Amino acid sequence: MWTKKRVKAAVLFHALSDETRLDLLDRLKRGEQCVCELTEALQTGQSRLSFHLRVLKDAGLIHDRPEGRWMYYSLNREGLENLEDFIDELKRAIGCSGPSKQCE
Amino acid sequence: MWTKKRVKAAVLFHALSDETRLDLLDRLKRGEQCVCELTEALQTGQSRLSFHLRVLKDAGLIHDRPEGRWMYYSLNREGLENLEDFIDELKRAIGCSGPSKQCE
DNA sequence: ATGATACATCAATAATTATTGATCAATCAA
DNA sequence: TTGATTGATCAATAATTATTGATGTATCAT
Repeated sequence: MWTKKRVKAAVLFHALSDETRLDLLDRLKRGEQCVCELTEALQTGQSRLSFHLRVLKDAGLIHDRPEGRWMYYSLNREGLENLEDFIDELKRAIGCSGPSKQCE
Repeated sequence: MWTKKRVKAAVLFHALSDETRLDLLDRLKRGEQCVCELTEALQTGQSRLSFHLRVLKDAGLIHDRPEGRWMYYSLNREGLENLEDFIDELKRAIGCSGPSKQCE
């Protein structure tokens, strides 16, 4: 894994490294929702959620769609697929890296 | 995803959210290595790596095996499998959460 | 025993992230 | 137009993480 890919992976994982953000993703599994719905659901401040939604968006994990005065957020297929790639790479290494095992 | 699971996921993802730690995991894909080898490879301070190795270990992503005055680190199958579970759960949600789609 | 090596841990500091309470722009309803 | 609502963003602060250098504990070679 070269540097550039690693930077991207770190950003992705960082976005996933927070309980509030995992909670948000969980909610979005049910389909897109606006900030006000999420704020109501998580019972927390709006600016706090905006902050976390931005982190998720910057990482490519969610997508936003403005409509009127609402902003609807939803899971972003691409971001999640990216994530999957990173995991697969690690997974592939599991089989050959236990104690005293060598690969290639 | 309930709270307890989410906490664990956050810890796992946090461990993966740092370039140095991703670099370490990358090295360990080739098989177990001692701290001195990793320090030489990454060209950085020993206490710095000990810190990051501890984060990875606490997250269950790597395993350590003392031998003489060396400490050998290697990937931990379990931790990686845990990780996979979390990803799968997210992945499963991809198909039904795009804009204006609803699940269940 | 002495000295060197491998590594963990600690304390101090630096850097990064998160939270909170404004404020602002845009949209909409009356 | 006025006033209310949605949500982004900003500044200040708090909290968490990372880095560095120092110290301490084993282990090993001599």
